Amino acid sequence: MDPFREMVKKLSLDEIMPELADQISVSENASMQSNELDCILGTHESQTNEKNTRVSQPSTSSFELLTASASLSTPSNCFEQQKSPNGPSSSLQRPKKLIYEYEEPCPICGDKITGYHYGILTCESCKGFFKRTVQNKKKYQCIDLGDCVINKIQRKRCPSCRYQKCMRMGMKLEAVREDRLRGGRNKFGPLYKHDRALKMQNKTISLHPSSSCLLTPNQQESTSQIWIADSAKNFHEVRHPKNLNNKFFNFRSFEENRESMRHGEQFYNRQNNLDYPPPSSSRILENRAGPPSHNNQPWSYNNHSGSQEGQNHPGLEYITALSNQEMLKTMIAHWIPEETLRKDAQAAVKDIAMPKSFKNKILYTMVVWAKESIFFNQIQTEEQVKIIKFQQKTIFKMVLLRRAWIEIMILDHIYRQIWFADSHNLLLVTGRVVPLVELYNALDTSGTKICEDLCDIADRFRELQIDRSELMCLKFLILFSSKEARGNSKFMKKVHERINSCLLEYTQLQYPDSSDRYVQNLMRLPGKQICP
DNA sequence: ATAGCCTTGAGT
DNA sequence: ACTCAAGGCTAT
Ligand SMILES: [Zn+2]
Ligand SMILES: [Zn+2]
Repeated sequence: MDPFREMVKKLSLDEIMPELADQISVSENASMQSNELDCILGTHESQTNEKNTRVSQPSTSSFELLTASASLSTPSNCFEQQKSPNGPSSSLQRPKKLIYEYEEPCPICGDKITGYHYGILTCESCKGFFKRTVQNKKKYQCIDLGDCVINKIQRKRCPSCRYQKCMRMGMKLEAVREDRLRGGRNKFGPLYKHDRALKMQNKTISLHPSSSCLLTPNQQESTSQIWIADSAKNFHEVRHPKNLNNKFFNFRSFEENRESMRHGEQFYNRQNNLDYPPPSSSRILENRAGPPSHNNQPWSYNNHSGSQEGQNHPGLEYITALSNQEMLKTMIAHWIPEETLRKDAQAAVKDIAMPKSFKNKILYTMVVWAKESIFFNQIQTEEQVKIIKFQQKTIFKMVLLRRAWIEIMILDHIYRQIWFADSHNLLLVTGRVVPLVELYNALDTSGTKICEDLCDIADRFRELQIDRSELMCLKFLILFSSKEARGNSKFMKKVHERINSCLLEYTQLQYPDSSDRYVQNLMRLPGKQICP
């Protein structure tokens, strides 16, 4: 039984599975409820939090923490006083009235806000841009990946991405008048008033240090964007005046790309023991051999969540983490090409029952990771977000993940062994540390063989001491290296290019002494599928 | 095509 | 009468 199929079944998505399983290319005739799909791979971030609980996930807080801290780092300057309303009457009476102009930057481009325009506070240029676009029904096409940086300097460069950002930030099409009537008020008047009141309240509250700051809806939506844009601005303009990646990335810096790819990493790593455990963990494993303690990086590992049911048998647990026929086949075909597939190995693993809850958990976290990843959200994201297109896109995502999850899991396994285990012990995805000897005793010969093979693979990476950023890049490379992904036009090629450049630049920056580290990384990946 | 400035006019 | 967001105009 295919775990992926079970996963989907559990989420009551059976009706789409026939297409999912058979579809080599992106499905052409999709007809199902898109809201169901949303709960796994939806593009609407807002829905994930509530629906995730269906798969019994205790903590979804990492993203919230991210956005929360990001919002605190937004520029909170006070009382800048400039710009008098240019009436002839406002000469010098009423210094009180002009105290606060809009202090925040335009959420689209960062320019100075001139008031509410089409639903939100924007600058004058974005107002005009939105008006022109909607009035003239313009259709843009991004020449890159659809995630161009929009700021004051480059907002002219990609109208497509600018318009998308306008919509993302909440500009309203209905506020552009069909009849071009001038003046007067529209139905958004009350909204503006309410928002203004909210902002005012915030301001007065934030003057008192004790009280917490409420965010207006507009700010909440935009925090992550601002956060990304801010870091990008700093890195790009201060550290990378002439960035190598310009021609690939449309003036995205490496750091920015990496930050983009990191979406979803926190949750995923934590759930799969690729990261330090949550602070709430009470279960600490004492008897494990000392992990490589990196003072500069928070990777020290402590065991947690070993309380899953039905996992007291080390062999079973090991197989749980790495088992089923498909995985075996993939592993042997891609990672150990010189080996021939052993039928008895397949059979041995096949008969072992897997604790379903645990298997689902792995898949679930991986789905979340993929869903949050930046590239997935850009697949075929063009102007017309037709429902059919959306469904195709969603199916395509799942096809990609279906092809790649086994290898990604193997890579994660390898990473765990490198950093959190030694040559005599294995760290399983459950967080349990098992001595190899014990494992070999619990497994039959074929299982032992598999285990040994995996250890050999891990050793290849161990020499490199591959770090977490590299791991992330490699996982993305695998994810987008399947036959299906490669076949999907130049877009996928660009994604591939971007990931490669990201890895290259990272290795050069982080390991300037080993000039071929980039190649060393790629060489350790399985098969010819990765390299172009 | 862009963006700064100008003109309108319903709601208050 | 005043406000201020909507559309219009026009140099770049
Ligand atoms: Zn703007
Ligand atoms: Zn673009």
